[in-house]
Order: sequence, then structure tokens, then C-alpha cells
Amino acid sequence: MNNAAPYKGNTTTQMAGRSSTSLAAAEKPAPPRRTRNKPEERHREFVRKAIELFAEVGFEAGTRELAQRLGVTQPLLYRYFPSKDDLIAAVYQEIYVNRWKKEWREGLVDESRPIRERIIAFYEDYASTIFTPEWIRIYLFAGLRGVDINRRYAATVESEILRPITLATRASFGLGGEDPPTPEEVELFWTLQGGIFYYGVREIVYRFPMPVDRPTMIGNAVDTFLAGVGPVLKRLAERDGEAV
Amino acid sequence: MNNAAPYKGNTTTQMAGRSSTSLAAAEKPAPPRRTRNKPEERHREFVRKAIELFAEVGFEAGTRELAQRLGVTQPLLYRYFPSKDDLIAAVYQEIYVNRWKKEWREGLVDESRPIRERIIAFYEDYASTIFTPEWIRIYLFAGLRGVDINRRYAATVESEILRPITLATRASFGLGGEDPPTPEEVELFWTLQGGIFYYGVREIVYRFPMPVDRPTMIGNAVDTFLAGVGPVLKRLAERDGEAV
DNA sequence: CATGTTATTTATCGAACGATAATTAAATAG
DNA sequence: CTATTTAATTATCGTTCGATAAATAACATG
Repeated sequence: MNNAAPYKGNTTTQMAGRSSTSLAAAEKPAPPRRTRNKPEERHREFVRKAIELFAEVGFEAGTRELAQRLGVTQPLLYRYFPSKDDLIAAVYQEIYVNRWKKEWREGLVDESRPIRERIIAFYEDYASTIFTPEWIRIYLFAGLRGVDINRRYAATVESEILRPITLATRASFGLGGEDPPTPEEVELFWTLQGGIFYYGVREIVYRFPMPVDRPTMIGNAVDTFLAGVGPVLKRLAERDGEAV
Repeated sequence: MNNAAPYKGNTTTQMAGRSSTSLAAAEKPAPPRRTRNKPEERHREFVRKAIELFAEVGFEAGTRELAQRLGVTQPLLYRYFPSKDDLIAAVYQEIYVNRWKKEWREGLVDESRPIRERIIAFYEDYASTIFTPEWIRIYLFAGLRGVDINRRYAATVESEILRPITLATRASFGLGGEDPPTPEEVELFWTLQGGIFYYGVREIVYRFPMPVDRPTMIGNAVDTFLAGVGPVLKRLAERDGEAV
């Protein structure tokens, strides 16, 4: 009976198909007045509202609650999604696959701009993309559920973002960008990634008051990281050079 | 029907006060065979197993499942906890209050040791304390639920850990440890904290294969941070000096 | 108009949930 | 031993959940 209403988005509970304008009807159970929509629109609308609802309360959100927000009846959901898990899968696809921007990688490997500028530009755009209740909360819900979404997404982050950043940074320190990044190097950049991501978790999930704005945080974090990562990368390169 | 051994016997400690009755009797509908325990022990045992269960599946774990793991019946839980939410509150208390070590702060402000050593020692001990499924998963479950546990815990981290670290680091760079840390300075150290914490999230929640072990990760992260934070702290100090 | 298709609703099932009341039996005191 | 206390059980209530079957109504087509 708890359900402490963690994050509350706009509760736009408009009944699409059920607007019984005539209030005089106090004798009949109100005419059902249905609305027929095109399947594609319904599908998109269902996923959109499902994202909204799941972000608020998690995947244990009821299908009846979702149907109510959509202004339709609950069994209708099962015409568009065979099961609740299929609906959830559509939510994952929409958020974590369709919202990925391939320009991120492209911007990071653009050698015409200084490394600091590239990294900061990336993290500002990345943060503006994922620092939303929908993205972060559903990501954590999924991770706690044990779905493989997070593993797959993190693998993409590593190959499309962190490894390019590692090579570019290494090159900017004149450490040779030939050899593939070692796990230890990549882990170093994961720390930066995690530090910035966790800023979003504190802001959006814990709802911490954040006295420092995002650009400032990103600038300071990247500056600190770039000012300090040189010696560590060099040490790792020398050690691995000896070892091999 | 409910014939199939309603209490699943030992999960772990079935420390019966008495090895009762003849064990040879095993043909009739099975005697209920109760065991009476002291309330305090029960209470502790219930919380312990609740932590285990909630860490696995979250707070929507059923009270029946918990009772089964404890080898007792479900209504018995309500003799020790008025409601499920009270049980959850006891879980929070046990994990996030009782496991806090005040030595963390003491070690960090011990000026007889170099700052790098202090910070690394802290994070290694801190990681060994909180990098467990119980700690991290329940922390995220709580955060997504919207309880204030996370806000309160983070406030403690900030005042007991990050502000002391900030002052100590500032002092180690000869930047004067008199003035209280600015929000921007503290945020800088939150990035380090978040980066290390997120290593635990990847390992324990996402179950990512982690090719770099914790001490190595911590050492590299702290080395990078300390090597780079000097200029940033100096810049912030100068700017604030002008402003005021 | 009549007819067919199908989007949407009504009605309902079975399981699981948190919680309560009444009952039973283990420990304890006199 | 008997009487008392209370830990632990059995039985059950009301609700909510995901999902299915059957009935109904909106739209397209002729």
C-alpha cells in the first residue's frame, strides 16, 4: 500500500475515446463511444505512454493504469503487444537503440578539433540526451531486472565512445594511437563516463539539489581528467611496452 | 492443495531449541513441527533474509516468498513487523546506517599520511563495504522508489567524506584549507566518487565482466584525479578570491 | 444500401498479493 | 502437575495483476 510516488511526471489523464460530453446522462451507463485509430499510430502512442509510465513507477506498473492513461481499455493493449514483456521490449528499443546518435563517434574522432573541445562537446550533447527520467530511470530499472539491455548498451558505449576517446587522448599526448586500447586504459575512461553519468543519477533519480550546472560540472571533470591522465597513460604504455 | 511441505525446512540456520520428537514418524500428513525462537533472534533473522531477498528481486518480493525462505509461515512476519514497509525500513537501517564506519572520516583527515595514500585507502575499504549486491542493488531500488534514503545518505557522504577530502586535497596543494569547500569544488570530488561507485554498478548490477580489478581501478582513478585536480582547484580558488 | 473486416469493449478467469482473525502448541511459572 | 502466556500456525478476506474469450461497433468496400 506504499508506493511512495517517486517521480511524478505530468499526469495528463485525458480520456481519448471516452469523453462523455453530455452530463445529463444520469440514467444510462454512458455511451462507450469508441474511437478507431490506425494500428501504427496506436502502437507508437502505446509505447510513448508506456515509457512515461514505466519511468515513473517501474515495470511493475499495471497494464490497467497504462490503458487508463491512454483512454482505452486494458485488453486492447494485448491486441498490439502479445504480452507485457513485448511492450517492455518495444520501450527498450525506442529509448536505447533509436536514440543513439552516430554523430557522437564521428565528433570524437574529428582530429581537426582539440581533444578537450571534442570530449566536452560530446558529453554535453550526450548528457542532454540521456539526462531525462525516461532514459536514466528505465535504464536502472532494466539493469536491476537483469535484462541484457545494459550489458549491450555498455558494450556499445565502450566500442563507440570510450575506445575512440582513449585513442584520441593517447594520440594527443604523443603516445601513439596504433595499438588498440588496453582494458586498463579503457577502464580509466569508464571512470570519467561513470562520474558524469552519476551526476545525472543524483539529479534525476535521487532528486538531489544540484548547485553546479551541467556544463560547469562537465568542464571541470574533463579538465581535471585531461590534466591528470597524461602521466597515467604514459606509465601504462611504458609498462605494457616492457611486458610485451 | 497445500500438501507439499509448507515449510521448506532449513535454508540456513534452523537453530532449533530442541531436537524434537521422533524423526522416524514420516507417513502421515506430516506434523507441523514448530520451533519457538526468541523474538530478538527472529527479528534479526527476518531482516537478514529480507535483505537477501530484496537485493535479488526488489521490494516487490512477496512476503510469502520471504516466509518460505525463513522456514516460517507468512502471517508470522506480521507479528514482528506491522507492515511490509516497516520491514523495508528495518532493512534500510541495517544496511545504510549500521554499516557506516566513522573511521572513514578519521582516516581521511589524518594528516600524518600523504593525501594519495589516504584517499586510496578510503576507497578500497569503502568499495569492499558497499560493492555487494545487497548494498548497491537495494540502494538503487530505494532510489527509484523515491524514498529519501538516498538523499540522506548522499548528504552524509558529502559532509563526512567529500568535504574532508576536498579540504585535505586543497591543503596538499598549498591552497589553504581555511574556507569551507565551495559547491563547485565538492562537485569535482563527486565526480571521482561517482566514477568509482559506477564501477560497482557495472560489476554488480549489470554484471559486466570487469577485466580490471578494483585496486588497480581505484589507483588509476585516484592518480589521474590527483594529478589533474591541482590546476582546477587553483583556478577555482583564484576566481572565487576575485569574486569576493 | 448491405456486407465484411477488425478495432475496441465487456466480462471473466486464475494466480498472487498484503493483511487480519481465529486457532494451536511450545515454553514458562506457580 | 496445572495454568498462563505467547510464538506460530491455519484459514481467509479483499484487491490487484496479466491474460483470454466473446460480444460489439466503427470503418472500408461493394
